[in-house]
Amino acid sequence: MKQNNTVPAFLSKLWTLVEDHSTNDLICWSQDGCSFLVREEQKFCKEVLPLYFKHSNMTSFVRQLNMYGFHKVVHVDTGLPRDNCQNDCVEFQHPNFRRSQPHLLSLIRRKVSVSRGGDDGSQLTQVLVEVGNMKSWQDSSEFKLMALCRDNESLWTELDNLRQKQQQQHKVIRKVIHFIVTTVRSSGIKGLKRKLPMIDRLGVSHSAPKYSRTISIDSEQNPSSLLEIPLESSADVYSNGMIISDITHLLEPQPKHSESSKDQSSDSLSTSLSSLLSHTSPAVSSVELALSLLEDPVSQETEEKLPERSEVTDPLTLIDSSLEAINSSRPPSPSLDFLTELFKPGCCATASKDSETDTQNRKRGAERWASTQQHKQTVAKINPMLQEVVEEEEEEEEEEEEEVEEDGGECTDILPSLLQLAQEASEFSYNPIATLPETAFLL
Amino acid sequence: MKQNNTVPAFLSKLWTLVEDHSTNDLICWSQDGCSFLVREEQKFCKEVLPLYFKHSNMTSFVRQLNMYGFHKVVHVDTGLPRDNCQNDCVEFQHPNFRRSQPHLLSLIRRKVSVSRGGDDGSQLTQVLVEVGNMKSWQDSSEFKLMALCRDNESLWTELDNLRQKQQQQHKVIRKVIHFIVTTVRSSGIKGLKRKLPMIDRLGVSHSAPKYSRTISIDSEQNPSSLLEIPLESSADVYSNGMIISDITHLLEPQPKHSESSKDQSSDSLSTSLSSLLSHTSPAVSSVELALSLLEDPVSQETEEKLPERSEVTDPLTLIDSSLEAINSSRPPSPSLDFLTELFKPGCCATASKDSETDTQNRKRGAERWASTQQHKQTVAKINPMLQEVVEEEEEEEEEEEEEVEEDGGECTDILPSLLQLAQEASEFSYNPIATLPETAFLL
Amino acid sequence: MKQNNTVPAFLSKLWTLVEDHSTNDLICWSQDGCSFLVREEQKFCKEVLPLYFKHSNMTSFVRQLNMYGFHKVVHVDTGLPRDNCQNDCVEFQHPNFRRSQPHLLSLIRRKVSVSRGGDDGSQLTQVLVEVGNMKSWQDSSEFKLMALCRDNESLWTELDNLRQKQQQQHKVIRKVIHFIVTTVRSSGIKGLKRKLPMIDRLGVSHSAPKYSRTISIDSEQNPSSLLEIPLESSADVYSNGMIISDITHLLEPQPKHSESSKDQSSDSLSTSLSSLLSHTSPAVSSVELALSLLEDPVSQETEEKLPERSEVTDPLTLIDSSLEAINSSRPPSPSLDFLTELFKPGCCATASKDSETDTQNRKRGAERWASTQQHKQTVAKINPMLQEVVEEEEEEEEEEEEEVEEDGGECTDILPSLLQLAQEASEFSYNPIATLPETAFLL
DNA sequence: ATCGTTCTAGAATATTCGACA
DNA sequence: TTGTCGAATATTCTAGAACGA
Repeated sequence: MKQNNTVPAFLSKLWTLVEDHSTNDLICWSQDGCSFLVREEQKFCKEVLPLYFKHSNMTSFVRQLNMYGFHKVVHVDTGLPRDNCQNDCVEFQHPNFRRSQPHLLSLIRRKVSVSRGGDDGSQLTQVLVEVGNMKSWQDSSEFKLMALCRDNESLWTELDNLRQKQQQQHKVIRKVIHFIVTTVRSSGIKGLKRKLPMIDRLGVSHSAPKYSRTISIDSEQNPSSLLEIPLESSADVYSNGMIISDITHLLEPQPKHSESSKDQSSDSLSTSLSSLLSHTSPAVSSVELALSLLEDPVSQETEEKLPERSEVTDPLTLIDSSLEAINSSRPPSPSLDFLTELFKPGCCATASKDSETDTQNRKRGAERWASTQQHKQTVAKINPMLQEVVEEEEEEEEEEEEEVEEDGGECTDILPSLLQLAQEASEFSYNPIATLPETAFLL
Repeated sequence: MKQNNTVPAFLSKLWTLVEDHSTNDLICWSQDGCSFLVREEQKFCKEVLPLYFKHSNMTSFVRQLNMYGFHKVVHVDTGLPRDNCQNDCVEFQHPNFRRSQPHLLSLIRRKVSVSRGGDDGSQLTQVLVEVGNMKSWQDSSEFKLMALCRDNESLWTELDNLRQKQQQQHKVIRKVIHFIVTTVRSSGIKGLKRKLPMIDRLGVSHSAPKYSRTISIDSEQNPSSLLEIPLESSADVYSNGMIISDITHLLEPQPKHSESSKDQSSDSLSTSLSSLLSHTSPAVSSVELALSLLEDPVSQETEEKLPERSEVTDPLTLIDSSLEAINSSRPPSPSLDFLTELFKPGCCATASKDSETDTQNRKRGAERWASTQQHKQTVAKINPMLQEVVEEEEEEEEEEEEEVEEDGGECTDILPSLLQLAQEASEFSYNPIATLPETAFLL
Repeated sequence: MKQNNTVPAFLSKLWTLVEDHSTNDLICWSQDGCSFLVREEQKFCKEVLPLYFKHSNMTSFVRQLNMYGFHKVVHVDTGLPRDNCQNDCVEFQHPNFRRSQPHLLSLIRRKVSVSRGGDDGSQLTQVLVEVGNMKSWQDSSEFKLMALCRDNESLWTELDNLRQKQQQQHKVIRKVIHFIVTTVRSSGIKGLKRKLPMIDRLGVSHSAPKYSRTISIDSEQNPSSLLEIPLESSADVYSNGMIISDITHLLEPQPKHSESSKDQSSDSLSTSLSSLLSHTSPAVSSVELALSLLEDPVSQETEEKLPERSEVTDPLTLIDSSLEAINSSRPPSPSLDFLTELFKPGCCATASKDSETDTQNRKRGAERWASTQQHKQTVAKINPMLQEVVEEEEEEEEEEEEEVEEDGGECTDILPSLLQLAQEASEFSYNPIATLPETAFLL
């Protein structure tokens, strides 16, 4: 309305002044073009200002700058001895005063004195102004909070999408492995009789005709053997209890202490591998090595007992069962003690608020925890059904094994590797249920 | 509202002072980085303080520290003889003054004495105090909001990284399956003639020599049969349009209703499996069971028509096509337009700044959206080419199939499983496009 | 009471200053002794002021004068051209600041801001109500913020879980591929003699008995051949340094510049595939097509040298090594610089805030980056050990190859494809370590 | 009426001194 | 004795206000 399209004279003059290359030694753009510098204030006042204004006072120039919302850029060395470079150099800035962007000048508004009502106590007016400012800030924050909540909800959605896709992949991989197991088991009978035994050299089944027996023996002899780890890991499925804490401290690298522990576990891994390599026959094949590499340091730390039946458990059972084993739900915020102080002084909020917030948080955490538990129960409700199916299949597998062995026992030497491969596929699992953000209710 | 996130000069200088390695012998961080030490007080006052402040008095320095809430750290050996290490060593600490965490500086507030006014309305003083407290709280909240926004942006980045890697895996799995298909198809001709028929026991091709016919018959008889589902899902590829909404409601478990539906789907799955098991021949192998498990409840909901040619469609075609089909890229923050206004009042400041901020926000969003769109176009530009190649290959596959059948029909019994395996691999896809957070503009 | 009998320092200094005859050319009494004059303002500020005060600014000096009730004496020729005597001459006056009458100095009182003081009741109640409302709003927001923080922490946890599972999958896939390599290599000797050579039609080993040699020849002849790309990519493993920047620009679709390059690479891919298809025999199998599809445009951009030994490198080595190669750690939010302005001035703030905030943000990012780097170092510390093991295995692989070749050279034609398959599996990798949210400290 | 110039004042931080527990 | 704080002054940047064009 009032400001149609004319840029105030001061701004026009200022722009010309700063742009003028002939006075770049006295006033010029800063390096990034977001502010301008005045060097040699005295000379500038006497020589440049009169060319554009009716005065030669820096104070008047600055007053206008402030009137239009410019701000002085303070340097770190403010107030220091005179001999530094900041000597006689002032810098002013305005967000809409940029080099090469004169079109922004029309956005710069001159301030007008509101001349507050002045009727009542100035103090009260002041308070009212501040309260008004804070209210608008509240609106802004409210909006930002909402945006954040929506964003988090999207994040949860995306995360769940990824999870679902990963689970699809999991299934496909499982099928691939199972297909390989079955195919090789079948084809090997005819074509791999004399070749395959050469592959197995890790001591698993050199001469033993039945791999299952070999594995069990091995695990008994060496509780920490590489072959046993996957089985131990899969055994977690039989303990339906919460193993979250175990998982978290295993998975989450602690900022300070876990570094060493992680290295240790890695060291132990490499050590055992090295020792294995050193005392095995020189003709050890790469297959077993690769498979043994699959043993996960994480799984190594689990101390669960190995069920007897797992030695002949179908790989699918292991995979499915581990679905529940590794669950990502984590007790919220364990080591954030000192951080709570941020809210405390924080500033100053009233004591009542603190305690109240605290109580609410705890309540909140409890709810989340409860929902996680429900989540887990749901998983437990689905898994048994799958397991039933798998167990039936399992029996069939055994039947098939018998058939195979009847057909030709020597070809089973490849099966240990294959079964182990499948077992190790069970080391990764999913959280099939989408956890929705706890901030959804804020929307 | 002041709300300027400027860190007072004293804090900036103090941080610089402590960080400066050249003065580490006089002032430096403590070992844990939670406080700072001043050794040789005299030398520090005379040599260091004047470099940053307009005085060289320790008391003034300490006064400022106290003014900003710093506290002296008292040592156990305080008051002991001069010859210990604490000799001339003072230590100050503030919870938000930590090494490597300069962002916390903005949370340090200078104390303001509200004592002026003396005896006037006690309520007014109270109000002033409370307003001051709220302002500090606002600063703190503002800071936290910013941190959350940055955090969300990092989350989006990480999520996208995971997505990209998963896509890589997807490709590799695809290749593996395809390789298996081709290899078995080829090798089976020679080596698996008499063995493979024993594997197939799901009733698919007990006596039928050509799997393709068996499958087509099955799907005709039962449109919702398990075998057909993957094909239906893959049919999405022929509709290149955006099916985001369809996908989302399929993939995203609804917070309330999906629990039951999920259970139902699981139930139906297990039920159909059980029925399958019950009426099939007892010699059904685990291979078909595993493959049938691959059918996804999600895909079951798609109602697309099954193309006639899909029964012999190359798996790669399905996989590739679905890559583009399910695209979760979300139009970034569609409702952010009116939101930008929130920043306007944001702070209450002059109108000029607000408009500028608004402009920047829109600009930001536009750029973001543009890059996303470009990205999408790139993807769309790549996929068709792949598809062409794949289609050529597809034809060859058919030729090869004929060859195989001519060579020896009995060995093709394994192909149905393999093809299905590949088809089911196409059931999962990716969001190759990175969705950026809608809260980015809050930064 | 409080002001017992001491004259403020400013008045004392001012008196001394004016009286001092050595500075009479810059500051002196007026002719009638009722005011004082400052000539050559610039020189006065630089040479005299610092001798008495902690600054050298005329504005500060004037501010003090005004604070003590001094007033500027305006001259009749104010605003006239520069050539009159008033040039650079300012005059101030105070009724109690007279030459030869220092005893009057104690009568000069410094002004104190008495702005606040008016107390009333009507509006005060309103203010109190509003303040109370805002406090409750603060509680609400505080709670929401906390919830968001917890939510983000959960998101990070879930993200890390997904990451870990993906890594598990990666390992499993690796094993599957390796198993296929080994199995086919072994079984092919017996069962695939006459069939497999038909599969290979990509020109890799039509008549060459040893695949390794064939590959090396091929890569030499055509540096950008499809077969060579994975090897180049895998070469990254030998440079244990940081290649994040290389990787990120490869994996992350750049919004602007990389679009074209990506398209180009894709074009070249489809082009080479098409040319391959056009000039190869019509009986080209789908195996090579699938495998060649695996070559990733991303990997094509790497310009690393191909180590000599990589032509026979074991696929596991390549896969393991790439675990570290492609790492998602990205320098956080590179282009968010200008966004920080949104919060900054919010309006109204000082210009200094801008630069400071900017600095803080960058520093902040640096911290996060630093932690990521530490993270990376941990990974780098673990990988070499794995590599050692793999290298040993590698040698064995070669031995085995020799055996195989001795056994039957013609069946090795499938190995190039398999090896390539494994190599391409190395194209995806993980961030095995969980990155924790930067908002954790808010909890 | 808005803008420009000038003088003065406000507001926040900075420095110094002294009191208090 | 000492760590902290109140209070007064000092410095700096910005704003109010009067007046003229």
